[in-house]
Amino acid sequence: MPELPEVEVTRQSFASRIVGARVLGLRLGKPLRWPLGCEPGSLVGGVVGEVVRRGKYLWLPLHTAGQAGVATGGLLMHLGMSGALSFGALGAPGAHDHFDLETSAGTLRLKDPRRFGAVVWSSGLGVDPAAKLLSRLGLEPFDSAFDGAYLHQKLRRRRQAIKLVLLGGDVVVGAGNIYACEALFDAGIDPRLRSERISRRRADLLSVAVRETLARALALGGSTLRDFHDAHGMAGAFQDEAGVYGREGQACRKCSTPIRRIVQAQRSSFFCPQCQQR
DNA sequence: CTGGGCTCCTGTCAGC
DNA sequence: TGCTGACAGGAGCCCA
Repeated sequence: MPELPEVEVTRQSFASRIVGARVLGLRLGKPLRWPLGCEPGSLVGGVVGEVVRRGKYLWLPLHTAGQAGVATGGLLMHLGMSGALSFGALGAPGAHDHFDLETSAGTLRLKDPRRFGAVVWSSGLGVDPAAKLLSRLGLEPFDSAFDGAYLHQKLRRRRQAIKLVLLGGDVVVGAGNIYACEALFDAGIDPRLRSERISRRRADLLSVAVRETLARALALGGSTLRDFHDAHGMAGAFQDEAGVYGREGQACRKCSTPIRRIVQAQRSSFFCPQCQQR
């Protein structure tokens, strides 16, 4: 489900309601991708800070008062392929609810049927497994440093197909399978094009397309393909105006050529063979 | 360092 | 109706 727009929409739907809440308890279901990395009981009494997003991760700071003053750490959360968060006065957990953070303002619950998602404790000191996950991430697409010059520079020494570099997240974060396909469509670039062959001019177009695709999806509340919703339970609407994603065989909205589907790194890529050139 | 392939897990849907 | 295979919004890890 969750690419940058869905994660950001999720964050915005509960961040202001949970900030300042006190942790009352944790409930763990089946194992997620990685172990929590701390004693669940050690988080009780912590106060939730401002939730921030980095790439497709959410960082939930927890301030715990101890003998040595206020210690700051937090939980790094990732929704994986099928995760969704809910927040509020929630009922009994269902079969796929694998993490509950019970707070004085309500319960933050991760539902994740496939369990590719994760919740990992981090001391926030930059030396633990959670910090390592963040350290490999590329620029945020809305960072002013993410422009055509930066992108061109990064792509110059990459032989990999451009679609795979976008998915990799080490150049720019946030675009997953849907938005990587859509951004390449908007920029008129074939997803199979070797990154090193992208001109400066096309890098300009692509950097703009990535940013604008994600911004438009964000404004529409993300994409709901089967069951994505934010922490209020609201669905997204971007899927209704996708140019290529999920449209194999249908007419291109620009030129009417049938949209093609190919497989790259075991994942579907959708593109218009007419509008998107190598 | 780069790139390719595999892997984790469960649910849904198309086709026979 | 039931079985089987393909496919699904991610991304770390291992190996060449």
